[in-house]
Amino acid sequence: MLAEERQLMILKTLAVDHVVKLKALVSMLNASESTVRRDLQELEGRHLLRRVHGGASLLRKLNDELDMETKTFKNVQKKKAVARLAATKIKDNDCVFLDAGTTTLEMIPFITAKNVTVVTNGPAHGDLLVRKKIICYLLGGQMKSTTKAVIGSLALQSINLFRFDTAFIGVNGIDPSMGYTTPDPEEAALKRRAHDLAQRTYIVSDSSKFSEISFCKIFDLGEAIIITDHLPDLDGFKVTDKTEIYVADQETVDR
Amino acid sequence: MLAEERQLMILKTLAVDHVVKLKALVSMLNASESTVRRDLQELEGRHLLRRVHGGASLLRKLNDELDMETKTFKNVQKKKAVARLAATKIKDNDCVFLDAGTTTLEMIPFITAKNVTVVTNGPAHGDLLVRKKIICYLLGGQMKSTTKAVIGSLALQSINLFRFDTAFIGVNGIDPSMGYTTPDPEEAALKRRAHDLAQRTYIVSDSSKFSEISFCKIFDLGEAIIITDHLPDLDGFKVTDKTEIYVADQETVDR
DNA sequence: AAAATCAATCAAAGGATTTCAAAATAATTC
DNA sequence: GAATTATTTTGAAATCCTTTGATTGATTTT
Repeated sequence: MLAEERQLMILKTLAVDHVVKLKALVSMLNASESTVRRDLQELEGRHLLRRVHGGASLLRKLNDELDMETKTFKNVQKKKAVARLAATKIKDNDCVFLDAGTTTLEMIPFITAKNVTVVTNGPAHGDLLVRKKIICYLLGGQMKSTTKAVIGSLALQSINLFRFDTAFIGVNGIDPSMGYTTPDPEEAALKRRAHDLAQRTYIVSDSSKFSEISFCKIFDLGEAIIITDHLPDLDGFKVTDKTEIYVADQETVDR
Repeated sequence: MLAEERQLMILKTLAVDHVVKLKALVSMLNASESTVRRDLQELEGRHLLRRVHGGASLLRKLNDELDMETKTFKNVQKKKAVARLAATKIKDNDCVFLDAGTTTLEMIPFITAKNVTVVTNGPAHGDLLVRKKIICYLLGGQMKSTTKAVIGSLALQSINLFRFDTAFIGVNGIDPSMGYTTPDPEEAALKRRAHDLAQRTYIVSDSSKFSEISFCKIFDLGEAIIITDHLPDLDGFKVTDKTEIYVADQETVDR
């Protein structure tokens, strides 16, 4: 059987069942485990499915709750470690900008500083913040369906009313030559503006973003301080300028 | 069974029953207690459910918001009936303003019109709307801790950028002489502005608000159309002017 | 205080990667 | 057009990593 036939059958099976076990594919296709694995690898590379432990699953699930990001338990732990360290950078009486996104969301439970004022473009963030009795301003604008972030011209306009001691920004790619990048131009514009309005900018990001490059540039590497869970691999990632990097210790995260 | 299948089943069970016992999941999934615990742990980490002693429960924003007020079964039914009727007033291609509040929140699942654009000052509303793939603009401003509504000068300023076919507004008091009233002056100002910017204004309110008077006046009775679950008692409530009132039929609400 | 539930730990099973040699296919040469 | 060589694809084995279920002792609930 040709490789193409196999892969087509895999996709058809997935279209029907939404998930499929590796063993099932092996017996269905009369191919060796290795071959099927390689097929899955290739299809994942083409973004046609998602590999999971023991098999593969459709990217878009009927239940779209699960598909937002492939987040293993480990990843969640990492994010929490980063979030916890980032939260300690907020000092009493600070005015901070909190970018929308999961890592910045995780920061909120760890905020201990008093009399803090937060501006955010993430409605979920606002929700958590007011529960913690933290003064919170939400930016206005269009809600993006995928990331649930507020973006657009209205957001850009309303953020101008503020000045920040510190801005915490999430990104999708960190690269020495391309700087910080993210897929959506509107989001990039807002992040950039937040950075311009802040005295200090922290990039909060798990280490998987190193050497990734996304569509839109936000600003250069040296313009912000990185908070991450792991030092970047120095082979593919050469920090020539004096970019500051804080590394979170995952072991000490309890909550 | 793959981990993902298990977790999806857990979420589906929760969606139906709202709570689920650990033991029930163990026997349903044919997995060990440890495994189910780990699944719950992970799903909680991703903010997809809340773990409680003995099992897990749904973390619906709706649930949280509702239990502030008395949410007896009757009251919920009443609100849903009002919300359902109100939602039918939204027509294809409308631009509507949705006030923050529980009744307007309940409207969202009942919206069937196509190509609707919604502006709201309730972050929770925005969340639900984008899930329904409805275009949604969130007003900027300070988040009020009690009602989770966005208010203040920034909100007043950013709402001016819009014009509405229809505005749906919640109130705390409805009285023939005092008109519509609400406790917070900032919220009142925003509701008034929304009304001014709209061609038609509906007041969505359960019947308990009749003859109640709250601190701040929003506008006069005749300026809007009331949607409620029950006609006001005519002794204490004399509708002298030609105020329009729609009364919802609670019997026919199923969902 | 007793019963139930939970968190932490650990060994075993199952799954994933890597590596290497054997087939199969394609390309080249005579 | 056959023989030979190069390239790609495949399968099997060794090693590494993840997931799982059982057990323990600590917490919580009644």
